[in-house]
Amino acid sequence: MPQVANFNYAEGVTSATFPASAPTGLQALFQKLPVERIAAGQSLFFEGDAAGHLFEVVEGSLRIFKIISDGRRVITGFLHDGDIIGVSLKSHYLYSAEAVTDIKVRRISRRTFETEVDKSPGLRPEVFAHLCDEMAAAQDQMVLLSRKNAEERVCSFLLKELLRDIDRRQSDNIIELPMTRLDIADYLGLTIETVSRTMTKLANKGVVAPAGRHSVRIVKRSALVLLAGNDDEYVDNTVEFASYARRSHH
Amino acid sequence: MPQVANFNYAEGVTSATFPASAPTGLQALFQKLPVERIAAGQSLFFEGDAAGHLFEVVEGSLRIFKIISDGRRVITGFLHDGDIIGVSLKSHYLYSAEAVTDIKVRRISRRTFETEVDKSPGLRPEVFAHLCDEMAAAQDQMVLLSRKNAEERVCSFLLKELLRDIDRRQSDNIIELPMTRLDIADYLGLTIETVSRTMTKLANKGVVAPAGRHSVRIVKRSALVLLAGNDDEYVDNTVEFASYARRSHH
DNA sequence: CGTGGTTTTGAGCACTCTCAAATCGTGTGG
DNA sequence: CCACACGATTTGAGAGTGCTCAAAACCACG
Repeated sequence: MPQVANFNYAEGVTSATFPASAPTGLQALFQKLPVERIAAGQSLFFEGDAAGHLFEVVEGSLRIFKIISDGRRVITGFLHDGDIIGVSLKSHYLYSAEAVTDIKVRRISRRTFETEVDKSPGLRPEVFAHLCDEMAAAQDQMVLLSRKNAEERVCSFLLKELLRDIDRRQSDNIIELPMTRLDIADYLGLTIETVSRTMTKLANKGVVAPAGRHSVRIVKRSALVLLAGNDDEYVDNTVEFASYARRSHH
Repeated sequence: MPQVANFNYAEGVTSATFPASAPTGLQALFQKLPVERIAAGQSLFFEGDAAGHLFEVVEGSLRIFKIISDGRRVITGFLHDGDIIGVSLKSHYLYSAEAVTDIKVRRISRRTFETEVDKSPGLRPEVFAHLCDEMAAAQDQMVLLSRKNAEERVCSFLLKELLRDIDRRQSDNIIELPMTRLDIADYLGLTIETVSRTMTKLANKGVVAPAGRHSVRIVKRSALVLLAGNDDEYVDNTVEFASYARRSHH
């Protein structure tokens, strides 16, 4: 069944997955706005702040996260170029946002955004689709956090990044991971040590190959798919790639 | 489960029996539609099905969930009377839905829903707000699953149910938990044994008191709040309710 | 009262975490 | 250009929380 749910991925509007190729109508709203530069480590906004703006990531990556008692951090997502931040907000930001790398963003005020969307009814379905995709991504993440072991989490993560690159037609099987191990750990609900050990294990198995500190080469994509344990389908070893191809082509 | 079925409300007069907050404009869309009864354990729809309908829960509780490989189940939410299912869907259901108790629901077709929303622009902000609230809930759940220990998870869950009752002005400090331990476990990312042990521990601490198999009396709400470890703020024991009111506030 | 399902309790184990140290990389200054 | 220094990552050893497997207790139902 999830193969159907995953058509959403294919449609490419997951918060984490905007095809760079086809800017959406939403992105057009930002087109004329000035680009701002923000240095790695700097914050765009904090959880609980009045949600004044939406942002479009023009270049670079950033993380969105929440902090709970005694400083535990939960990264609820990474955003990359082409992504839009802040659609699913009402009055206040639900999370903080920080630049992972030096980034460039454009910002639009919430008010402007709303009036623009009201003006062009064609945008409304797009806003709606965006919200649904965010929701689908959140649900997938809940599944990951709730029931997957360390290996499945890491594989799911790598696979997600890989598919993102494929959507953007940059699939040389090398994925860039600009974030630190700590970021990945806080995203996957693990510790840095466990992430590290799991990566090592995957490398030993020949599933991936180290390619510098911030990138990884995917050697056996099919193994990655299996290990990600994504869904229910009885996946014959020889077919699971087809299953993924189907997703990303639709 | 029969505690709900036994109430025997006259058909069609139901709206009077559901207090709580004023019915939203969204709920008004369902007002004239017939009530359907569904027995405990029956499915409303399955993950991956074409998303033909939205549902309003008139009475009873249900669970929404996803299944992954080797049968692991993740319950992503419980829904109770007054709740609406299916707003955040595009073409296909993201999850399956099953009745926990005997339930009554009303259904509206996706198409009708969309045209109605288009007709009454006043509804649009409501749909948007609904989506944002769903998103906020999903994020909270990610935090729970990612970084909370068993005790914090169970306390968070109890607290959530309690606050729901308070919102509906039924706060006698006894919360109904119509779902099974297995449901709770699959919602909290734990096993039934761990849920059970944690409940026992909370009872031993005097935080809660057993009150039949499907309900619990909250004895020390303030302790529950502390143990839920929800956020960063240092919450004074006397203020925690205010803190929660603020948070669930739209 | 039995019967079947659910929940609780118990004992042992495994996966991941914690704490600690070694190694690697990257940027800096001499 | 090299050496150094600091942070990030990896590796190691041991501990702990929650899981698994098993059995007892509980409860609703006939």
